[in-house]
Amino acid sequence: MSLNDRKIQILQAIINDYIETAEPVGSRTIAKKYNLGISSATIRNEMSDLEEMGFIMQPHASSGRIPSDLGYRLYVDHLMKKRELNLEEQRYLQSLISRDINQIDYLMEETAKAISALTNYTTFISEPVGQRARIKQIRLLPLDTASVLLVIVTEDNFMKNHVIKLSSVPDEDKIFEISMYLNQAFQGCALLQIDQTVISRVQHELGEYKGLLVPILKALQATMEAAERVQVHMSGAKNILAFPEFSDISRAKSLFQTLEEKDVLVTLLEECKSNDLHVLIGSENTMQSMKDCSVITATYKLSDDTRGTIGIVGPTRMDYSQVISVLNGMVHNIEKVLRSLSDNHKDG
Amino acid sequence: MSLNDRKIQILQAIINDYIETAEPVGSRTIAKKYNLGISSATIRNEMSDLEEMGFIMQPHASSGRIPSDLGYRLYVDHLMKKRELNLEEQRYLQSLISRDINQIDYLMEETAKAISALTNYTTFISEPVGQRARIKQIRLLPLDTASVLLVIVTEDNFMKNHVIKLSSVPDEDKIFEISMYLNQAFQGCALLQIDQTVISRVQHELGEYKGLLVPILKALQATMEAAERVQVHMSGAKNILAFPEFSDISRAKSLFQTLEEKDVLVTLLEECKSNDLHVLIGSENTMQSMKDCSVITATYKLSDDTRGTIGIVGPTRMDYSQVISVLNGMVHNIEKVLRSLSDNHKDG
DNA sequence: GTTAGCACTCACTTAACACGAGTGCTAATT
DNA sequence: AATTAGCACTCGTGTTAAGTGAGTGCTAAC
Repeated sequence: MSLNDRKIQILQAIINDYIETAEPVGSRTIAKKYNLGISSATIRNEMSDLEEMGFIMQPHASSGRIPSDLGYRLYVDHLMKKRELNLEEQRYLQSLISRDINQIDYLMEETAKAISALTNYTTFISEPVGQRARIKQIRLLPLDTASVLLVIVTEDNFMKNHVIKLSSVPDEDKIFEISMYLNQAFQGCALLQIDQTVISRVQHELGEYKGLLVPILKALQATMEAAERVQVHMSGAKNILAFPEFSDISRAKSLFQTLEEKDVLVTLLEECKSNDLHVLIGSENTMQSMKDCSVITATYKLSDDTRGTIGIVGPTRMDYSQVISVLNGMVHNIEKVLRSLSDNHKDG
Repeated sequence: MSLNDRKIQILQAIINDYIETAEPVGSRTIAKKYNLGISSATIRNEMSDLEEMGFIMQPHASSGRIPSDLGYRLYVDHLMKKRELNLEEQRYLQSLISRDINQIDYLMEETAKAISALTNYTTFISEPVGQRARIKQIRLLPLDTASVLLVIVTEDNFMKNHVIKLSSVPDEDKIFEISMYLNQAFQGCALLQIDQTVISRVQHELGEYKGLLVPILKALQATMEAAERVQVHMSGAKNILAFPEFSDISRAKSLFQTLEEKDVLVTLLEECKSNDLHVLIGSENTMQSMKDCSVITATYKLSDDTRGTIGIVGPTRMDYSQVISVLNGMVHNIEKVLRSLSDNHKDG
């Protein structure tokens, strides 16, 4: 029994129909709707074979067939036609580029919104982060009579400010001097590298202003942690409720629960970060509550090192073709916006 | 027909029972469960009166009664006992304080999470923002050979960094000079005040480095906008699905839709900002999709001017008493954490 | 190898019916 | 005059039974 051309045509018909209608597909439907030039009885025989091979299944005896995860996998890997974006979709993407978005979190929000609006699936997206958070510059500025401003810039241009309150603020020259010293001491350091040796050296050199050291180290730590903490934005969670496969509230609820936990999303996105495009179908998901969902992720790159991921979650009966084309378009898009952003100014 | 003591007792019983069970409450239930010393028949008579007065209603003839919005209003304003936090709740709040949270957005996330976990309602919270975004300080720092760093601090200590790329970077002294000049020119300005007069003056004075001016103005604008854009965090949306009043998927969906739009939430929270505590019951909500929800908001203050709001959404059959006590506790809590945060350092 | 025909399965719908919680009214009781 | 017991009535809910239809698998004919 081999997966001949006709079987593939039938499988394709089943998948297309099921993606569209969410109803099990019967042999007669295929015979009528898709002109394969064979009768429903023949189709029935082929379907029986396809079931035996594991590509389709029956939700219950005497019902039509639905694709199995394996069926979808075959579809995604070999059968699916790559779709081009249609006009409306292109317009949508365009409108996002042309708008003057100058903050990363805002860009992320809007991107997620656009994708979920376009696909009707739930979308999440992680902000671009670099792998190594190293300190590029440290600056100390006098702010007012009781506080100085500490500015930390990491190598991937992630920035952070901290106001440090002091009982007495040194004069400007002195601050400049300390600033220079700090810069030299910490430049190129990753957080892990700031060990006791460095600290005690700084402690010694900065003995005169040791009131400064504690808040500075604290600020440094907070900055490095923040630089490494991945921000995730989600949009279109409501779409889940529109799919008949989640008309069972308890299912919908458990999926929601999972999607609401940022850690889970971060882990999921991080795992897929190495691939440009990643499709996880149904049981391929490790998360229990996502066993009947599919997840498609695409990674965008700002540089080799700095990247983020967009993910889409929907029922396994998902319009893979559309989603992938939208994701590809959006990755292109977001890379463009981010590049223009980082040319002008970069925000922490 | 007056709202005598007995009627109030009965109303209270109905509300308590309905909050707990979500089932219409009948006269026999009250007679059995609450020892009011009167028979079910008497209760029936009183209930008939209460219905005429508009405090309760029947979902359909020959069913028990449920509280009307008016009934809840009376309950919230006059009948409800202020509850104290129980041990578990106090422990929860404590654990939040004691952890070392040093970033506002993280604090917000965690706060929202804690409240939704504690109450089982959907929670959202807006970050603290000052009313007036005025510029306190502007600084320009040399960053590397092709870029300078612009630091803007607003009066409520909101900060923003911007990298400005230049074809040629002036020497340090010159940058310092420009920095000082900018500081003087823009200090105390609100965005609206930066009109053509100021710009042309700066344009004139900075003629030599006019390549700087455009990005600076752009950065200024972005900063002021960001300072005024309110960030909202939400948690526990999944809880909505647990309430029988939203077992109708389409209802749940339309509520989700509303809650997902940050603008709506921001508007809602902003409207309640002047009150310490605000309760909107059912039809008192302007938003159509929230007509059978109640919203309770509490405002926390960092200073007179800088405040944010926590909001809880649930069915009108909400445990008002619990929610209000949790909110009060949390406001206290968050104010404490924020104050300690702003003493050490403040993040944009 | 393909197809027509047919018996069979099974989810889904509808109607009928009984059940029970709850009400409103009336008459008896306190 | 207020309260309560009693009773008829309403109406949502749950159950059962029958009917419907989409779909299958098998067999025999083409």
